[in-house]
Amino acid sequence: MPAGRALDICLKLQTAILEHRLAPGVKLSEDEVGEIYGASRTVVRAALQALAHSGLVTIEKNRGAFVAKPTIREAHEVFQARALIEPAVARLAAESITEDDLSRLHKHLEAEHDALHASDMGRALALSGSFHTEIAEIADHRVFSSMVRSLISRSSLIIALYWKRSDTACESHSHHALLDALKNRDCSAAEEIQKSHIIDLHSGLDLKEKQSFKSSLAEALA
Amino acid sequence: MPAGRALDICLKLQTAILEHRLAPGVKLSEDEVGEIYGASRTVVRAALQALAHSGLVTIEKNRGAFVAKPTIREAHEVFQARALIEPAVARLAAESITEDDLSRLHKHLEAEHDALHASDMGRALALSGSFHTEIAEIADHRVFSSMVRSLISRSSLIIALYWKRSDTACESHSHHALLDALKNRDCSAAEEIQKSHIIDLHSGLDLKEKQSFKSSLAEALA
DNA sequence: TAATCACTAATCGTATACAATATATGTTTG
DNA sequence: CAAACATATATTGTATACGATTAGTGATTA
Repeated sequence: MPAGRALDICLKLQTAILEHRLAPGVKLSEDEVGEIYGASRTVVRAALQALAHSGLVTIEKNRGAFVAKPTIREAHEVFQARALIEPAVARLAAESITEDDLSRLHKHLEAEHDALHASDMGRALALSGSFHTEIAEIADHRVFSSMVRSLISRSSLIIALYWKRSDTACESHSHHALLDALKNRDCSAAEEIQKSHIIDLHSGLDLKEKQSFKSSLAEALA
Repeated sequence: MPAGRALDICLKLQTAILEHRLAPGVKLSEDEVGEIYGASRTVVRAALQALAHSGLVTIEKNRGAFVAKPTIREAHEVFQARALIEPAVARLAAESITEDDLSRLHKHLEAEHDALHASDMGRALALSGSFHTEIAEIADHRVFSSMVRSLISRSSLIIALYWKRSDTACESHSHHALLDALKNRDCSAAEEIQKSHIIDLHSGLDLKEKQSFKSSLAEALA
């Protein structure tokens, strides 16, 4: 959404975060980022503020920008929101999907498969997320689309922090099942599949409250 | 969401827009805004970009910032999204509302009433909108809260452009009905009331496609 | 006369410089 | 020796200055 140059930096930082190459909590110094991309602090600041607005980055006054570190509570909230919105979006997509869209989704799943077999987990995860945003694009609903984009981005951070399953959630059968439903223009099936897919993802997180790092450290040294 | 000083400007511009003192399409020059609030362009830019992100302002490259002018399509989308999200939020609110919240909502409705009788339509409309955001706050769900805030803001612009009913939608019975449902902790009633309220608002808009200004002007001169 | 071109004014995009604030280190003092 | 303080460094917040783009105006020409 920002201007040309800031958008580039925005996108590069975003994909770096979405591919889990930038861990939650990492500091994003303005000077450092600026030097890396050959830009001035002015444009870097715009990019960081944009990312802050989409929830990928938190900015603390007089302290700087950091890759966001969603709390357990926020994790619940994000997946609650996804469970409400994405099924509705999947239904809309099923109503208006074209052959072109279908083949694009098919190729997308192949790319996801390839990344998995190349053991490029970062890319696989990012693709797994962007599958959901593609559904939203197909639904052709800008408002829902931007909501889903934001939720998916934050989900990536949540997964980086709280994912517990070993099967890395990838190569999920759900995406294929959803694609089938869309092929058949079966609105209700698409909605239902997406809903249980999201609930399944939510249940794949380890969201039990743990003692904070500080106290556990103090305990460890006692 | 931005820093301290930019946030002030943000809020002031926002309430000005929400009270319909700034019409859709009005230009927001950086120099001008900066001079009004005694701030530098740097901070004004940050404020404008934040508003752009929340959809109240559009920024055109090398042309500047303008109060957003939602299209008919966006109007439909915003109210579709509200019809999905706000009923769910109302249900959440009914589940966790406190006596304190109830009295605050009561006072809110009184203020709305007062503004109406003082013929302060701008303020009345803004209050009518913030009633919805208060519900979201009560639901105590940050993710839904920020979504609702953004949707309500844009709704204000949509109403400025497309509202057709003469009764100005104010003093709506629905808000009182919702408050009653919340008083009784009746989740299903709250959800249902909110849903029909939003559908009602949507139907109060005049969203028929009209010929563009240009062609109608050309026709007028022919 | 109508259209095109050049020029001027105004506004935005970006870089840089300075001021304010936080963090870390080293010193002092009870 | 511990704790509080003071100083130094580094990073962000803000202002200002310069370059680039656009819009508007008036002159020129077919």
